[in-house]
Amino acid sequence: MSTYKQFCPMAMATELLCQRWNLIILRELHLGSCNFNTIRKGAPRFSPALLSQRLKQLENHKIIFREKETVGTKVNYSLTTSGKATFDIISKLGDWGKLWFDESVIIGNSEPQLLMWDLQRNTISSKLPQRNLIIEFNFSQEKQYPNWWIIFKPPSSIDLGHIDVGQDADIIFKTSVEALTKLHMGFNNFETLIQSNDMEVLGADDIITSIPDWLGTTHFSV
Amino acid sequence: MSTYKQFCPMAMATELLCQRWNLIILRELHLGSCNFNTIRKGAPRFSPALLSQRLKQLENHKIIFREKETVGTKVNYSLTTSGKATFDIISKLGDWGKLWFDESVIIGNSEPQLLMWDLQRNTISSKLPQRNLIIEFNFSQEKQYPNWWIIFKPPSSIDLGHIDVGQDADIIFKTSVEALTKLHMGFNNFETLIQSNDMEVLGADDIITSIPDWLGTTHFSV
DNA sequence: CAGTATCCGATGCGATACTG
DNA sequence: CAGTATCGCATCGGATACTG
Repeated sequence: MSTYKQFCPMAMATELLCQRWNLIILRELHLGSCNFNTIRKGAPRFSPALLSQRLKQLENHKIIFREKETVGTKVNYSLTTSGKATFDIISKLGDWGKLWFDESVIIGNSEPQLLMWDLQRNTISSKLPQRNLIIEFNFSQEKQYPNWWIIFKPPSSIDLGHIDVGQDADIIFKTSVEALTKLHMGFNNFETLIQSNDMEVLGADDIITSIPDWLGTTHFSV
Repeated sequence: MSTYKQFCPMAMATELLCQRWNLIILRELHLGSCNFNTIRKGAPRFSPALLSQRLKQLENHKIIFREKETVGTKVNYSLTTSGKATFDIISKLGDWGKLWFDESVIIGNSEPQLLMWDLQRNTISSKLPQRNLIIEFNFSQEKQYPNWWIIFKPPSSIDLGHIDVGQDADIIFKTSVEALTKLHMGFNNFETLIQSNDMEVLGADDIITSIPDWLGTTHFSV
């Protein structure tokens, strides 16, 4: 951890918080992740060795709190008061990024895995029709994993997968990663994408009409 | 420049803005520096090669603007609109640092060179007695440069040096780097430091009594 | 689930000297 | 003042495999 050797509190905060990956960890905790592999879901390129090291560092600085659950081997990470206070910083960074990067550059960074993970965790289960649902996404242009499924079981179980479970979907989105990302990020709305043929949706009426309600967008502009 | 490969605007902003030294450059520009070697004064450990590279990067991203003055070889750096918008981020980082780092840790990072540079640029010339002034600082515990001078020439010329100009000072601060830093950062006030014998001041009355007016503290909590 | 263990390559970075 | 030019070390970091 190289240091600026400056007494400026901003410089000191930067050394710690802005070290590579640290803000990503904090973002994940702010978004509700609380254990090791969940954090990795939101940061797939984050190697476990390095994540482990960074978590220790943040714990040592009392920015996060590590807690073993009394039963089993599970570990729970949470934000301390100073950790929660990083929200303002992260939020301002997100605002700046959303304002000053070209939409095309942001969209260009999208990929199915992260998009689907983010869609899944932003799905508003209370707004879905309250029955078992299979929500399918077809990205015909994708080679590795063109098909994804979000599995909903009331009241709030939501799972994500890219392996066919062999059941018919209740709703199918036929679209591109780019178009779905635009919807998710709030750059385009649902109607626009349908009308421009960037998205096609098939399925039961009640779930289709409620799409804008349950398909969560990132309010949190990180 | 390694990337997170995430479409999250916060992650993208972080890659660029939070890369080592970039926020320091932006801080300096926010504080009024506008050329190469002035920036280095506020970041003495920043190698010129690396500074040059970073300036180019920030210029390429249109966060700063580089301009050759029409006469001579001087170059002027300024913040663009998006650059100015980084103020919120830097400010939040500074707030966080000032709130969550122990005062002792912040003070422990202080050193004469940066402290004096920051004092000099925060000196409020309009509040000084309007005559030529030599303001001397003695840090008896410092080995390399125990004595510093701020030279004021009305109305607004303020220079800093650590080489004796051979003239008597109008005011002399006998103190430690730590104590002066505490005053500068607003952790302690002038009266307290005098009473605890952490600071002694000799000189003309008018300049002494107006110390709290002209000895600038860092309002800007970076 | 929650991490460790390795391993090696890239390059970031600091220090210093030098130029126009 | 405004940068270039070197240069080699250190370490950061990514990928992958493996364990309790």
